[in-house]
Amino acid sequence: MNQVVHQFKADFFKMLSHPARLAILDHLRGGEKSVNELQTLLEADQSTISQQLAKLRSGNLVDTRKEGTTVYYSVHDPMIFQLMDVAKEIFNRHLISHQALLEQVAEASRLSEQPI
Amino acid sequence: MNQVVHQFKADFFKMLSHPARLAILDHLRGGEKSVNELQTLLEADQSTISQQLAKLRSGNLVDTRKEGTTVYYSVHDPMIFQLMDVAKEIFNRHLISHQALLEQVAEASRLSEQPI
DNA sequence: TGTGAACATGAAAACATTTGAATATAATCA
DNA sequence: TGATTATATTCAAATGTTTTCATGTTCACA
Repeated sequence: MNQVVHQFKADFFKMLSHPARLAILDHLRGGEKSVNELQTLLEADQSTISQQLAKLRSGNLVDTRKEGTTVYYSVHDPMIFQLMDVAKEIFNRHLISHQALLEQVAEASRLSEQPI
Repeated sequence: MNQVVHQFKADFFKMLSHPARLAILDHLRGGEKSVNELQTLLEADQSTISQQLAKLRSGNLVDTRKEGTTVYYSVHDPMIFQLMDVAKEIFNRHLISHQALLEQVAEASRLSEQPI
């Protein structure tokens, strides 16, 4: 396994190493979605989504279909979901301390509930 | 699937998004290896390997065992190999243009053959 | 043709990761 | 104890990524 191949693989995993990109892929499990729908689902602004989509495109993880002014995104290879599921499985088993995750989730909801 | 969970997952994939770390994990398929062995196998310098190992440790991807002054590393959960294999499969199918990969491999070997 | 809607791109600032050199620690052994 | 081997940590420079804001492009339709 040479260096160049490992670099390619690393780049592939890098595609999956951003929460917004993972969220997008998760939303595409149910089939294609427009940029607009993704924006709404992710509660992020247009430019941010569009740039993350550009990365997914450049990595060939997604396909696009244009209909009028609307662009629909879908995953190129559904096997990506299998990958995400294996990751989830590893994850659920023990990689992160569940404790740590639960604390962060709790922390996050505490923050979002707090008045300014 | 909330934001915090996606962040955790992204961090997990980030662990795999570096060629040296992938190479290390690949070498651990055959069982534990000492830092020294990994250094030799990867042809990288001590500090670099040690730092990448530190990352893998911090992500709980590897376990360590100390024997005298030697530290042996092994994967914490062999399911990580399953993940890497699924990635390889996706990879082999079509994600990157094989053409592009072949060209880079050719390029790399051309460079390394060239006299200075 | 002009306007608005949907999406993409560019550039700069903010932030994170990687690398390499130097230094630190820990165990062994003469 | 002092020297040596094996590994880890620290720090700063270089490099890469993300975010934000402004601007571009394309299409549809009045």
